Amino acid sequence: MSKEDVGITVSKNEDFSEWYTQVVLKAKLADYAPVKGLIVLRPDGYAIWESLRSTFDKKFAKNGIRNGFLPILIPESLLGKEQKHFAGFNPEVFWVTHSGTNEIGDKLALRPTSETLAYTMYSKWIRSWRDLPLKINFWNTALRAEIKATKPFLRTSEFLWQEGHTVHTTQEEAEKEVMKILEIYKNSVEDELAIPVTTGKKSEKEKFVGAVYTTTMESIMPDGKALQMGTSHFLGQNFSKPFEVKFADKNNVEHFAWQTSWGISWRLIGAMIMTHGDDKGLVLPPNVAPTQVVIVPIYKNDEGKEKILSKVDGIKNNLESKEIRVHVDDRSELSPGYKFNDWELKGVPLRIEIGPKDIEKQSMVIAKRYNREKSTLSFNEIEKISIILDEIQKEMLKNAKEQARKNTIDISEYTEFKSKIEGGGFINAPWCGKSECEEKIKEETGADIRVIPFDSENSNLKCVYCQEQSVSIPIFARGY
RNA sequence: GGGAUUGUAGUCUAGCUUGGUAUGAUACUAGUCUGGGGGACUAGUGGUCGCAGGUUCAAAUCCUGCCAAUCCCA
Repeated sequence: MSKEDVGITVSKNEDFSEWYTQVVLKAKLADYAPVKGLIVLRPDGYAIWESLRSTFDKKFAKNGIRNGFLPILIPESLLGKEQKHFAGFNPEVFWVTHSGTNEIGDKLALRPTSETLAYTMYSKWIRSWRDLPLKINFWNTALRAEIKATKPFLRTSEFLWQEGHTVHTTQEEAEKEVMKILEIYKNSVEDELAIPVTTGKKSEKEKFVGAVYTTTMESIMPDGKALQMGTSHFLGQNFSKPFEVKFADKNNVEHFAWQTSWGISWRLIGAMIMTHGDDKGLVLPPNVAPTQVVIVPIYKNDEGKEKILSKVDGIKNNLESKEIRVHVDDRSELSPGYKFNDWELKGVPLRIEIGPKDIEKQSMVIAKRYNREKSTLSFNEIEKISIILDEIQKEMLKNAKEQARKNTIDISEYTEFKSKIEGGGFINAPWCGKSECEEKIKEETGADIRVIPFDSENSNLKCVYCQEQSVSIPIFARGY
């Protein structure tokens, strides 16, 4: 194996798909499991998920949402209670048909999503308006058999996610909750993962099966394809009726409740890899990086080593006292150059190099991962590290926004639409609101309506497909 | 859903056409020297050739089925 083969061997620009797979595997985020479509998360990958999870948990808690846990098996009779919902998921459900050697009469689904199970429970728990709102979030996995080619984090047959399920007394309150969650999602993804998102509604065709409407956040990836980053659904009474989620109001009149459900998954990790990674490997935003700062000590002999390591130890303790996640790479068998490349592959946001020259000058070399810039920082400026990490976080979002902006264009003419879609990206194009046009466009170009952004109503233009009066300007794109 | 390609040690790989018990590199272990961008030398360790059948005196190699992965197109 040559020197070049140790790291990422293809360029992000030239072979995006292969590049992505290599980054996931070589940065040791995940590996393939022995069953088609399943992956194993390794500690560096899981740590990112844990970081996201803790961010969301804090924000959910502030919004009065608590965590619960649901079982993985759902009887077919339950799953089938809401017909449209069932029809939408049935093709990709894994079924448990046996317990030991005995056949199970009412076969059991490995949950593709838990609305039916959660609401069966909710109907038992809710009696009065005093029981509402009921807001529970569940961190678990969902299973959906993927027939299409799978890709780590982006399309797998089992994925980590959270699904939140809330119940309200009024439509207004439920709809407000839908928006509140979407806002939490957007802020978290932008602040933590440094990925800009566009929020809005899904079209009728693309909405969650069983929902009244679906709100979504969408991002554009560097290869020009769109990725759905999270959804928040207004379920109306579509589930409360078949599942009899009812409450008695203050006048003791019984009503069906109003519900929402919402989720994000480890797809967000995939989005982060694609958005920020480069030809050297992964690039992690400081806020979610399991290791934010790696220190590489450099020394020539044992007595130099003692001196350097004691200095390094002091710096490490200093940074740790400021809640910075630091790792000292004291592996003696590897050269500094090897370590530099290794940590760049793993995406650690900031590297500190400390060697004899630095001790002499009372300073250290710091190298930023996202732009690979090196500079020096004197020992007495150590408190600046937190500021630098914050700046990196902000710069990464800024760069990602710029990248997204470059990948977005306005088009009103169909011929141009068809030619531009080949290059990928978000296309803002006026639309009449009819599903036929949406379907035709999908058929002819492969692009669908990713999101109808909030405030994109517009009746002054002509539908890009049928030339009738427009109702909005949705974002069209080919998606993952 | 359609097409193309692939599976040999942790990783990459030679061998397959023409069957005879697997090549090299890297990684790993030990030691010495080294150390500011993927170090050097020496000596070692590591293999159900993806899985299951079949053909054969003999299968990594030929045949059948299965499993898994990658890429491209819808």
